[in-house]
Amino acid sequence: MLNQSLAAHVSRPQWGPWLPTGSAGPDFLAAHPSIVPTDFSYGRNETIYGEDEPAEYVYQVVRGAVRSYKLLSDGRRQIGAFHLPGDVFGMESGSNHRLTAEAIIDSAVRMVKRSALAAAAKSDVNIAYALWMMTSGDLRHAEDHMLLLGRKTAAQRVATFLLEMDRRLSIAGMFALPMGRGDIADYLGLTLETVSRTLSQLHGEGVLGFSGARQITLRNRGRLAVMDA
Amino acid sequence: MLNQSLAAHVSRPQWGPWLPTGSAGPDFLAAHPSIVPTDFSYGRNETIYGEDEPAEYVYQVVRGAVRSYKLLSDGRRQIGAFHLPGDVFGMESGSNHRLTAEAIIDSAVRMVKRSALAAAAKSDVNIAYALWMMTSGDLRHAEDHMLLLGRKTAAQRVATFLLEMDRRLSIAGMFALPMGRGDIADYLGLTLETVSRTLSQLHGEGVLGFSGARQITLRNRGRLAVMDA
DNA sequence: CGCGAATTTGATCGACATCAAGTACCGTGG
DNA sequence: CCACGGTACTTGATGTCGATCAAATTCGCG
Repeated sequence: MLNQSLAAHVSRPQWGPWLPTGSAGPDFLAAHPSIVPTDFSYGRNETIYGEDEPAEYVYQVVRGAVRSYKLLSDGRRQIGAFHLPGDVFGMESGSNHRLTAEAIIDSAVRMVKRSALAAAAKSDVNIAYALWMMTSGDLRHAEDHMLLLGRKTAAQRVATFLLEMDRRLSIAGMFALPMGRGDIADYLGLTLETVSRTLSQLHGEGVLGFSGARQITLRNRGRLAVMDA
Repeated sequence: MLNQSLAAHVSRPQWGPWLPTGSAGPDFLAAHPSIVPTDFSYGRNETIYGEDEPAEYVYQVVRGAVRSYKLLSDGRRQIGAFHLPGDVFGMESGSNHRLTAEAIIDSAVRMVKRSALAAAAKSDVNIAYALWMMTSGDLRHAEDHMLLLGRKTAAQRVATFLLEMDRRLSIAGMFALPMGRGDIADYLGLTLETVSRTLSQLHGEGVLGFSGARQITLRNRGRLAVMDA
């Protein structure tokens, strides 16, 4: 599993002060004896579940990348989150999914029945607490993203995105984006042209380097952090 | 407590199929014998807690209205939610608040120590589950609001806002907004002028009626619902 | 190498922001 | 009850950032 040494972030299971560390962890979805995970694979752009569908399973990304989004009736799309290896997604407290999830690239997931997790949560306070912590992590991300979508400029949005991806998937100071410009745009509430222009400008300023459109090296994180503020 | 008969919504404690109805409820913050609530009042525009402050208490609005927001360094503000009577706010899973909370008008709250709630959650699976459900309700609202902020037009944002306020605080088909145009703008990611113009246009089209700038009667909810889609 | 898709870049447009007055609302005090 | 003053709201004129429309160019896979 990737990135276990990075700072905790959205939907990566997190364990607070109350809970004995190690009682559960990255293998959260198999943390309880009654919960038996299943592995499954999805191809590029394949739908994992649709908005408003019954939430039968909860998922953890094993390999690849997933986008969760909502659509307006005319096709405008808002991606709420990208799910990367280790992240749990599709965990609803209600009976239906509230967003659509699709594999961005060929991806492998581990899934458990939501009903099994629900039953475990009912009897095991540690599981219930863990579910709360994960949902709370997702809420934190959504709160930050509301500020971005409501009030940040295009340049600030892109800077925030680059810092988020750097934190979540950089290895040896560089990272390969699994998603295209269109997905980035729909995550940031911009158009793909604006994302492309902004990245080009940052490249021109020497803030980042490209090795192909999706392989990025940040050369000036401080500059991005200042822009973002 | 107001609006108990309305459809459940954000941060109003909700009880799913697992939990015996009535084991807790609107008086959530006193649901456990070890939890002793305190009542307190705040004047108009008074700060209840600041972003990044230690989260000592969890609050429930008894009377009045509260806004929760984040700021950028240059003062741009994004209001993430309005809290109305019955709503719980300030419940963090971490140790610090992630938004600032202020009374919009003179307001009364009931508060309990977060540590007491945490302790109760640790030993009582129903409390732990209830915390998860409330956080999950907040997440649902945030997911909807990301779509609004990232992709809806100004007219759609205002329509969504009107329908939300109608659902949450209308009595006899009308409602009195506790917040001003500036707060609405910072909730919807617009300027107060755009909010005002959009409301004026809807008024001109007969979709809504005013009795003073903040007393609103919706005359065509269907039209608003269509706009919103 | 070649081809379709993804990305970049350019030109123009438009929705909403900004700047700037007016007007209405409402709590206060006479 | 009414006059007053300050704040909130509305309305108008203009500006601008990012969207849209439209080609190039590059990428990456077979």
